[in-house]
Amino acid sequence: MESDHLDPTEFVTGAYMVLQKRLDYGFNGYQVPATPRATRSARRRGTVRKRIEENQMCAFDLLATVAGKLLLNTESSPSSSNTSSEKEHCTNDNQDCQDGKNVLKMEPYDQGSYDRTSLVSELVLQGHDENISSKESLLPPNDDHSGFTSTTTSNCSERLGSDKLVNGKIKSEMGSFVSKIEVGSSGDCKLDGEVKTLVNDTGKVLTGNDANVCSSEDPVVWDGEPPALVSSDSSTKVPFCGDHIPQKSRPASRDDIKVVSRDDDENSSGCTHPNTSTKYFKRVPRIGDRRIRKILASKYWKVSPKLKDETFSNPDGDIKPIYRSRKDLYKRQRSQMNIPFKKRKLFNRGSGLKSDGGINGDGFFDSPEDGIGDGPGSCPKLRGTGKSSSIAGQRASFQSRDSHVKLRIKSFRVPELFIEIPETATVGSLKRTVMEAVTEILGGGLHIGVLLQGKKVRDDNKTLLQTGISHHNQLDALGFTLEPSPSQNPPPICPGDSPRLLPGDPPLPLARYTPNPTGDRLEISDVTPEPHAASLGNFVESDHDSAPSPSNMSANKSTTDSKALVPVPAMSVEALAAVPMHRKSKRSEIAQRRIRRPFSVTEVEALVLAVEKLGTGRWRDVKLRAFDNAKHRTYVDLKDKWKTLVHTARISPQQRRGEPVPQELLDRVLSAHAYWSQQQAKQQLKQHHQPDTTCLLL
DNA sequence: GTTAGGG
DNA sequence: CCCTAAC
Repeated sequence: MESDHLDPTEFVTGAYMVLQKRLDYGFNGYQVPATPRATRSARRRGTVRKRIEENQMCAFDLLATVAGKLLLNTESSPSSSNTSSEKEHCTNDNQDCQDGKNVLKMEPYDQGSYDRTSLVSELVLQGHDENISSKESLLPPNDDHSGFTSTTTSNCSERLGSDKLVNGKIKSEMGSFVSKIEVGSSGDCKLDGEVKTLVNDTGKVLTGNDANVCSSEDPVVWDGEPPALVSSDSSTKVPFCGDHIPQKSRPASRDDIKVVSRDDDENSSGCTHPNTSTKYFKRVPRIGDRRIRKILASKYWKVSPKLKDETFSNPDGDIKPIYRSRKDLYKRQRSQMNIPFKKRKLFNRGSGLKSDGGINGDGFFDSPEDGIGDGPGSCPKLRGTGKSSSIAGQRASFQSRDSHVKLRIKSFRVPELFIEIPETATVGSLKRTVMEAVTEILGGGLHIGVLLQGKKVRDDNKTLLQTGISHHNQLDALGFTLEPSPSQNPPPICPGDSPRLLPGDPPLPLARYTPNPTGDRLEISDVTPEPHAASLGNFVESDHDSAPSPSNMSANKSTTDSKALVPVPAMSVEALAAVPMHRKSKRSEIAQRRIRRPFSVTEVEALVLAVEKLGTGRWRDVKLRAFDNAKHRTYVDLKDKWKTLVHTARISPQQRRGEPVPQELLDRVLSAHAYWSQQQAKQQLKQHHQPDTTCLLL
């Protein structure tokens, strides 16, 4: 099942960026491919750099760049799975290493063989806001850190300092992310983040206008955290709010394109606007981040398989694990990522908090598409390039040859999101549910769609110039969208809920989150199990379909956008055809872990009472007697609770956690336990002796 | 389907 | 709480 995800043959090439999503609880075990690691490392530094030929950048490249950017933003920390080799690397390093189990190894980018699939080849430490950065910079600003600037292998030490950042960044980002999502019946969800893409030939630095960036338009949404900046500039500092990472300078090379992602730490919010919902965000992000981490790892793996090989001298070391038996993987996962694992599961349960009785969650939030206010990339802003004065904004007079296009992606539109949750669920659970849904979408395979003048740009092979995306053009018309991968994430169909689905429509990017009434399952159904080819065919045919739901249409602007979306470029199609992806998600089959519901004192009392009466071997009876109405308490739960109660009663009060249970009850527990244990022993003795005696007698 | 016990 | 063996 999940092992499918590990299939090495599942390469995604070209713009067909598949963000592998790890939905399967219980099996998070994607091995982190070498490439992913490198990528992650890069992310940590906050900058990713890619070398490409100027003006030769084709739509595909652009897509790849953007996709990479997106990933950077979402990724929070290193994936949990690591290979032994990595560990060795980190041995000396304490937390950093642990935290980022996987250390990235950066290899010099091979110019000669530029591989599109190699989304991220080099990492560059991102510049930060001088004002802010100074306080927390771990490294001397501008100092050339081999780790940061060079493409050499990074080790744990390099990451010192960046880890923190990463975490912080993620948190805030995730928070923003969540807040931004709109839940509507047919709407699209927009992932608002600003992605600045600067492609410029000068090789100069593009400053992400820090202050601007931080306080950028959507303070609330992003917390002043624009995701990324792509610039050709190599050594410039990009000031960012809350950026702790010291900037790295490196030799500027005009051919390089950098993707700089801003890292903000939790405090960064202060930089921009007070975040009222900080509290919430802080919590969620943690989980989300871990999940994403994994997801990203797999994504990268898919994206740049080649890179992987090149990067690692001993691919086997890293790769082998991938072929391990599922069992092994599973175990590894469990042991290594125990906590995250659990958390993930918990989170997936959309409605953890439904009232006891209210199991039927009839009410659900239908996610209406939200009209997306501003089209993605609607406002490409050009940051003055500090150094590259030559390029004065978009209007640079340069000819296409050396011209770079500077893009600023303010937001991505996220495919339709469906959420169903019981009315009794708490707002918190709703948030988590939405978060999960979004995460699923993001992780489940995305395509970046490019819209120009409301039209989707299909040909990935065309250069930007040919396409009309040039620095002197109106970049306002340029938009990006996140699109689910047709084959991979077949949109679940919600019976009746999604009127918008028209027959013949291609699979909508619809993810439906339905915390089951039974409450324990979150399910994203795959409607289209068909082979890739089929999906693609379908997909290709309907350009507009992948477009967000009709409801979107209502929104003037969005309408065009949606229609224009082109999920999978022709090229991608070919690639896919060549290398079909085998992954069929089976997540629907996977049950979610039930939410934890601590026993209340009242419940404990009831349990004790029942056990006192019935004994410890009749849990079903106990259940019927004392917890018949508590649907969520199974007899196994009661048995387990009794077990823990006994344990609790035996340990010192200081060691007890959770809601304190009255000592009186605990005493009763012990006595009852002792009593029934004795009874049980007697019974056994009887049984043992009786047969003997009977035998003997006979 | 229940129990019991390890995880 | 989950998972499984054993019944």
